Amino acid sequence: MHQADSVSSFADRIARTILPGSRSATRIPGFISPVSCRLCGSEDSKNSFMFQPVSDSSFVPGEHSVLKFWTQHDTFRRLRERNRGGKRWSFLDGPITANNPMGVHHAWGRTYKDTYQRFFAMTGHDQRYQNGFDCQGLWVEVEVEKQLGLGTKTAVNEYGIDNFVNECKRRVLRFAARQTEQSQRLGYWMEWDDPEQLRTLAEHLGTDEQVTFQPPRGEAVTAAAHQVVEKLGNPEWGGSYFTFSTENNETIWDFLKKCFTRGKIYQGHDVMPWSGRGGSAYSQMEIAEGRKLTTHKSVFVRFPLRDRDNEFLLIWTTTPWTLTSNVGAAVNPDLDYVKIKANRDDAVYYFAKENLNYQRLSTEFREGFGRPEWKWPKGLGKLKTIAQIFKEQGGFDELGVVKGAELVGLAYEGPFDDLPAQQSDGGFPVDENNLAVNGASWHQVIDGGRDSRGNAHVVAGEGTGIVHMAPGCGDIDHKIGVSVGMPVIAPLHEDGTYADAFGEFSGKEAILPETAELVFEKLKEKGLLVAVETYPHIYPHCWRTGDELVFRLVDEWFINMDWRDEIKDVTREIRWLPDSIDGQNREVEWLTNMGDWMISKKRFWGLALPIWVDEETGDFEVMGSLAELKERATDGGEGWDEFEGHTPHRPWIDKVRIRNPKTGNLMTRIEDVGNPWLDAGIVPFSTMNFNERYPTDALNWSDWYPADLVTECFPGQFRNWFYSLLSLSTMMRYDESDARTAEEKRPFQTLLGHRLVQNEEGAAMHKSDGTAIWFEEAAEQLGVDTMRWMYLAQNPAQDLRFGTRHPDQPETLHTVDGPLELTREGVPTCKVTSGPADETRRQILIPLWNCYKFFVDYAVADGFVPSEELKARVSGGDGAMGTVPVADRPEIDRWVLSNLQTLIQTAHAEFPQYNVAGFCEAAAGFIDDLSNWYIRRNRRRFWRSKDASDTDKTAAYETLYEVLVTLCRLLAPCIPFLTERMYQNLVLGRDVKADESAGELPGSVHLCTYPTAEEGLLDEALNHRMAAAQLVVRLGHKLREENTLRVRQPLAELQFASADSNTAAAIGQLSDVIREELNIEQVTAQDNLDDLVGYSYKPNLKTLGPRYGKLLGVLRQQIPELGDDVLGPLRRGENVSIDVDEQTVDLTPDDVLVSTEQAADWVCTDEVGVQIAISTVLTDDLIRKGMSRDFVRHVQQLRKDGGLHIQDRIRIEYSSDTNLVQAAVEEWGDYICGETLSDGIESSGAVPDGAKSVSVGNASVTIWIAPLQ
RNA sequence: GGGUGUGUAGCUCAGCUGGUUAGAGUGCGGCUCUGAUAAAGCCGAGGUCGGAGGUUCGAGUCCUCCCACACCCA
Repeated sequence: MHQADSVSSFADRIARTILPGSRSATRIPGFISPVSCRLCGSEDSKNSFMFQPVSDSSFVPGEHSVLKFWTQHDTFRRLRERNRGGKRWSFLDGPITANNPMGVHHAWGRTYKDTYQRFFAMTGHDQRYQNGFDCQGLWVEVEVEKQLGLGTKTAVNEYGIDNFVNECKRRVLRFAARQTEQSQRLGYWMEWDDPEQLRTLAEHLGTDEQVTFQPPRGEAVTAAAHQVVEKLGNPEWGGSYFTFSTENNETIWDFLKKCFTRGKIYQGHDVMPWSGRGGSAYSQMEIAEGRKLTTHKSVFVRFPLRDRDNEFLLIWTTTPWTLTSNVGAAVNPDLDYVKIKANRDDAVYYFAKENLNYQRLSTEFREGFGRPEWKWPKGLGKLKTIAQIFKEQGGFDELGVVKGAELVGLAYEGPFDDLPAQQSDGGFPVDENNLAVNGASWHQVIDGGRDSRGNAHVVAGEGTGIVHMAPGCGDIDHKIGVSVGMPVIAPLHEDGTYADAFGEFSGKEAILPETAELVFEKLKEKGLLVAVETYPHIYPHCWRTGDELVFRLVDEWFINMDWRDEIKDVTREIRWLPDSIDGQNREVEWLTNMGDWMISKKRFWGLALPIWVDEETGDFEVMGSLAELKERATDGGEGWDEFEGHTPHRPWIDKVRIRNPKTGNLMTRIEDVGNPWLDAGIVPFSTMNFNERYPTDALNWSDWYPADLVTECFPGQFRNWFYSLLSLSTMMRYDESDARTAEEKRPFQTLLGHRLVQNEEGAAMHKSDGTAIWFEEAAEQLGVDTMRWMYLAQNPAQDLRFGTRHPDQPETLHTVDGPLELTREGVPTCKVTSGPADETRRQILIPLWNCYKFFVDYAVADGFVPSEELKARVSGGDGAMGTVPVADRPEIDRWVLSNLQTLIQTAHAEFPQYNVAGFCEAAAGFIDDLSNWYIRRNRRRFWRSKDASDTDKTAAYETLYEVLVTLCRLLAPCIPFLTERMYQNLVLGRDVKADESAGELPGSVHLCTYPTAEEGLLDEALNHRMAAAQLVVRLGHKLREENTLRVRQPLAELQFASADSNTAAAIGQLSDVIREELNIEQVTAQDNLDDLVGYSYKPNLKTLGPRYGKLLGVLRQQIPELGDDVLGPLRRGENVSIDVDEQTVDLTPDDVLVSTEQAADWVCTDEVGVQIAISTVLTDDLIRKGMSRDFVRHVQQLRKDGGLHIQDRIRIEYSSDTNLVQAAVEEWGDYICGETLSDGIESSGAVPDGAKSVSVGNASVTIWIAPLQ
């Protein structure tokens, strides 16, 4: 080794620094002896500083320590105080449903939220840090019903709505507490309420006991629990906002009042999926849960055409009970309808031609219904075609074909026109606006029409192409029916039984099979039944009772959304990220196509819609605030006193009545509760003191509106939260003059969406089958920093394949509060594995930790102490760059510092663009360069013996120190735990468990400012030079590999050339690096490598194609054949003309691509304009030198295998009958001994048992070692 | 049924306005290097670029049709 003279061997160095008694006690500037310092107990801060020794990384226990550290040192509060009054950055949290514990799918978005908040905190921004909990709505009710064993609406009423609503509040508070704790474990810094206090409030709800509550800000309050709960999150108290708060509900009232004032609120009807037993309407979400494969008796029925003798429409339905309410029949006018005559009774039928021989459900018969468990029911045969049915009944003749259009307008007789409901003018129940018609008189064929996108509603296929329409029993039927003026016949009571006007059917339950049988019986009596069959299909069921759902006409309340264009304008003022999902267009498209907003829900727990109705006239009014309600209730109304002191929820609010100024009647609140998206959509106003019901010095709305950022999981939210935010804000900011711009109405400026978390195979994770990973399972097994990096580095436009839960492998979690085998909900905690997490740890966290450990290990051994100035500087304050001026540091130091500045610039470019993934990618690259290039290449600088004048060594320490601490600050928003541990030791010399004061330096990495790039340290040219050297090294390794020249074998020479003089110079300057990395004696620059290599040429199609077109085929073949004699001038920048196919082709240097081929004794390669050649000639000198390196390597392996400590000394013996080995040992013995901490090396014939035979060069050698005492 | 998007190596994904032998990471096989590292470096195998037509000197890329999947809407 050419360096052996200037650098003492590694082993010698270690022996001297670590072995007791071998350390020099001499004080050297910048290096102190920690031992002597401990002994003297110096008060001098300079002397008392020392790094704590670093052991293994122990990420998860380390995170626990950091959590305690933050609590103990009140770090978050200090951060907020430091930034108070600074420039603002406004984040608006989308409320998380406080109904279940958090899973890893929630943690993705929360990691973004925390990371961006931390970045903007480190850049000095004042923030609100308010988390939100979504509290009201069906899902809470559902879980509470399960918990209380209440299956039906009646059961809830019996239990008591007040008790039920209190139970809902309790559940929300408990899960808010739970999610708070989980979020804290994630490192999510928010102004949290104390979880135990939330639980205490939950326990006391529904009692009159006084509870004392200490909010995050301000004085403690003592009051009844529900009076505290309704004010949670208010501007004076701080803490998370809860959408059940009175402020939130009241601000929605404000919104609805504005809608009402603009005439946008109306009552309408909707046909909803309904559970008779449950007594309530079902949402789409619930229906999706309850879909099941079932069979129904479906029926073919004939409707006699009026004024035609013995002619019928053939219709088909799977819900016979709806035939009682038939009003119309729809056809597709463009479709062909066949006309057949049945031989049995000469009846003529019309139905879609295509259906005559249509094999209904033939695919499902073979393949099932789309899920593995949905196979064709056993014992059920294939369905018959309609032709088959008629053949079985005596045969038929085809009479011809008519267009659907010819059927439109034909009148027919309904199957149940004898029922009073059919004869009721205005339909049933009577619609005052439609008194001229009744069901029996209306029956006629209509055009089924098309949906909003132009598709026909009626198609041939499963049915008959003629659709029986019962606008009181079906969603589409209702829409179409209303549009053509059909009377509506709604047969069912809330409990799913027929109303009185249905004759024999009255009181019968619609879904019972007996009811269907009764229908068939009646049809048979009337001669209308054609056929009955068993028909399998997917049908919605009540997921609670398992009963089939029916469709039922219900009254609902709507917002007319005819102001959608205003919302679209606001949408266009917002930046939607990530770009690739085109969120703005998605939202605009949704806004274009959405219908009116149905805001009512027939439930118990939720926003009390502030609509009061005069039952007699149908007049209604909307109250815009509790104050307005109080005024009206106390001025002629009633019930205020009963209500006062309660939250504006059912049942309490229902007591309040107001008087209709027009009629003098008392008006009653509608029983419905509100759509929960209203709750979440109002928060830009309700949580920020928009109505100034709290002092503005606590929170001033206009300071924080609009938010700079919202970020949520986007699938679904374009029509949920994003939609409600935009709509509510647009309306809230509307004024009569409409003077505000769309920009002034936007609730947030940027939206960052991200996709879903999936399991490792890319499948959805479900709570029901145990594949959903609870947050703490992942946190305590994978580590939170690891998870955070996974989330942050992921492309938000793609699903994150997180990992896999193994429900069959219970796992004890070691949490900050001790071992855990069950979650708080009593679910066993299970093993979680994650390839991506392992990869993140292996590639990012462990290398980072080892860089840190490397530094500290040697700094401790060497007694290196950073100066106060340097510590102040790297922690973000004023201070000097260390004792060695940067200009005096070696090029590689300046290179790593320069790269660091580039990384800082990347951070400042990416964070404000909300592209943290871009920063993570750059940071990962930097960590790799730091570990595998900077530290690896510089190890020996840290090993060198102490020497006061060794500025090169001091430069190494100071450089690595600066890089590590700066890197901590850069990464702190992303991996707050690991960076805190590193920072505490590097800057403050303390363990996170220790309790020393931080002095004047920031006491936490999170109290540091975010680094800013220093132009003076940035050297683009140097970055370029190092990149060139790395390229040559890579090419060199490639040549060695391709030619089986192992790296331990030194080679004589590498020659390089580059057309670019800068690159050539760069490589020349870094030839030492290249020599060492490639183990090559000499690196020589050349103008060209023409003597060593041959050249081959290929046409550049990109430049020649446009010029020579069809000639390209010939050029492609001929140019390589011309060779260097003809084309050589191109390499020197000259032009060449050639004749091809009797055409002259002018070639410029750009028109060809040149590559190299190798000559004898040299191997060569090239890439991006750099050529290198390596001499392959091995002299005996080189071979002996290579052998010595092999020798060292084998001895080191023996030391390791023998379990020797680094400082143990040994003696080496070997046996070989090859003279070359003897010669090599003689020549390089000192080197071998120095490298292996050996006192001697001897040849011996007495080979001990088990001695290892190894290859040294081409020779076989047996080597054994003996430790010395 | 309609809309949008996706389809490239075993897996996850890049491939800009068309250009030569289609790349990266990971996994696999091999070699090298190794006393901070759980690493690192290099080489290799692995592709009918979903299918079929078309435009072009030239198509993963542009056009048409079809297929599969995902999401949204109905």
